[in-house]
Amino acid sequence: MDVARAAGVSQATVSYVLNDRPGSRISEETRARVRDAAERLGYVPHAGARTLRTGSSGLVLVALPDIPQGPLATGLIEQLDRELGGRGYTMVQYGARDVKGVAAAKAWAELRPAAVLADVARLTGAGIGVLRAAGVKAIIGMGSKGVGGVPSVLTDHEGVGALAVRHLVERGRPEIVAIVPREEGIRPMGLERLRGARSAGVPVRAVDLAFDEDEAAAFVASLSGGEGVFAYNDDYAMLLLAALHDAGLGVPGDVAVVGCDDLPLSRLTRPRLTTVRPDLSVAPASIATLIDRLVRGETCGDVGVWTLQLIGRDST
Amino acid sequence: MDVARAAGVSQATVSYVLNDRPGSRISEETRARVRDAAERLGYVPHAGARTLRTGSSGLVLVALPDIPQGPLATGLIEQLDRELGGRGYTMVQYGARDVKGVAAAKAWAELRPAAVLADVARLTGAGIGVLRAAGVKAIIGMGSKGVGGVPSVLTDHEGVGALAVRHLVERGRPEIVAIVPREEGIRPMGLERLRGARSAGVPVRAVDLAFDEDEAAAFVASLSGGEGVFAYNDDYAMLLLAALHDAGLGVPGDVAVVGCDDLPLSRLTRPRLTTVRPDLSVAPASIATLIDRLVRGETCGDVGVWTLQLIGRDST
DNA sequence: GGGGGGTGCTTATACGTATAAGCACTGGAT
DNA sequence: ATCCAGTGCTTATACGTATAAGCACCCCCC
Repeated sequence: MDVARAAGVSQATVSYVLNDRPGSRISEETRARVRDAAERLGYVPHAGARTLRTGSSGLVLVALPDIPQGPLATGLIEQLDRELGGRGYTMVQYGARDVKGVAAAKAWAELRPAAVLADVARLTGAGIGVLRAAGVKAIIGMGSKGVGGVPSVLTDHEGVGALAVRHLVERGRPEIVAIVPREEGIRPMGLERLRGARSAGVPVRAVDLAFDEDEAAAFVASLSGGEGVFAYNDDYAMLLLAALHDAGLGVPGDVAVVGCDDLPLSRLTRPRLTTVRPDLSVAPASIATLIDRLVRGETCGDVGVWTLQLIGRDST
Repeated sequence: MDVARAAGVSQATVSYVLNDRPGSRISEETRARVRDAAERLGYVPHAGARTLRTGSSGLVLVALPDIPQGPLATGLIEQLDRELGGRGYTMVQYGARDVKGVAAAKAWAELRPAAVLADVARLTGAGIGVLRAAGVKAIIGMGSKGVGGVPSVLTDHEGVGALAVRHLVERGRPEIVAIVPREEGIRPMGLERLRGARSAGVPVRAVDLAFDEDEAAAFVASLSGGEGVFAYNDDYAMLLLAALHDAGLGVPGDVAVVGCDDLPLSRLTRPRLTTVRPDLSVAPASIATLIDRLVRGETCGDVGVWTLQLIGRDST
């Protein structure tokens, strides 16, 4: 290769120097010459060739779930990127959101990543087999329940519902309504949150709702007053607040509303929105550690992605 | 390789069959045997090895700008992914958001992508040189102004300001205030939008603002009434609507407000928010075409990423 | 029956890398 | 003088792929 030629040494020497492999006996003078040549020529290692030779890459492939990402998920991914970078990995996000199962696994496997972090909805048993066969060391699911045979990063949606409902009951609202969004991608999480809401020990009326002002108005018209509504998340909560305002119902006087996510915008509603805040601050480090362990061949169990906290504001 | 062994043919035959290279003379019977073996063994090609051999990959690397991504940008990336997938490319998003210039270029170049689509803030002349030297065929900037020597995808921030201010003037607000956000990542765009606002021919007062309720309250207290405020985007517009509400000022009676982005949530404010909607619907296809052309060695000019439309609602 | 032109494959090679193995010195210790 | 143990390198190889080049066979034509 040309760095070798420029430095007047063999290609092997270049490799020893640039990776400064412990135990290799290259004089400091030669090292300097090699490093200088590499710098001058703008040498960049070829990740593919390295992967081919060593049989493993430092690539971590993150296959996002196919729902619109809010600031929470975006921040998590960003911090995870930092954590992985600090451990010598290269994180990359892979889209192709409508592909799943074996087809998705094959696409991911082509890049021969060291790790794949994928939405459980896109990971099937056969897909995991494909990844394993391609030498992917760490396969990790992301979702509310694990997928067979691989460790998962678990999102506790039931806890959201339970916490919200407990709060509403504490605030004197024995009559609970839980919104279940009708949108394709998030509906399963809505059902999990509903299950959690129902685990709190009080009867919960479930209401399907699209993110639509007319539907929200119709729902609001069905309220008799006095209910506590768990709105799935802050977006739906803001939809409801608008509909309640239009209907002339007072919040929290007539109806109490609690959301989830603690979006920056949710502080701007009048009344200010009570919400369940998922704390994702430890997740990046724990996911990165999980990946690192699996790549090193250790076995690991599931990790939780968040802890939940109720932020009481003016809507309950 | 083992597919070859399983099918009882040479590795070259496998390659000819699986890529069905035109002009290769392999019997249909052998082809079937090879394909069957590949299927049975769950064969997945090794992208790195292919890149090594052919000297070019089908990888398109997208290096996101380091600002929190809203639904607009997310949707654009998602659609671009689809477009590129349809043309045989593999799109991947690369984070490491705090790195720029040569360091970033080296990190990107390791993957030997066919194309790099990067925020202009992270592309420097030296960085472009590194990418070129590593054989990246298509280097494309993203931002409000081009970067030397490479085609760019241009976001017309000045147009946003100009359109918003023209609308405010039409609605009878000769006294204009433009908010310039103080947040690190978006401030440059705020300044561009301000410049556009000032190009409309009326005097514009610029106000620096952090995304903070107290600052917003202080700003609102400084208003004399009658102003038209261009709030940079819908988030800031919602911040202002809350502050105006708290101060007892009527919208649009006392103050008119216009945002930008047409966020789903911006329809839920009362009054409903007037906003500038960037139409990104043609961008994915045109960016994909641009990439494809550059990879094929053609030369191309800049493309615009959006057209702007004013959505008049109740806040102006 | 000998040549010519398909047809259906195989053999060989290079891409850039990491690393095992080897090789030429040098400087003691025997 | 001989051997041994470093020291500082080089040579050779394999990873999985694409593809040029070659080779054996068959069929047809003169």
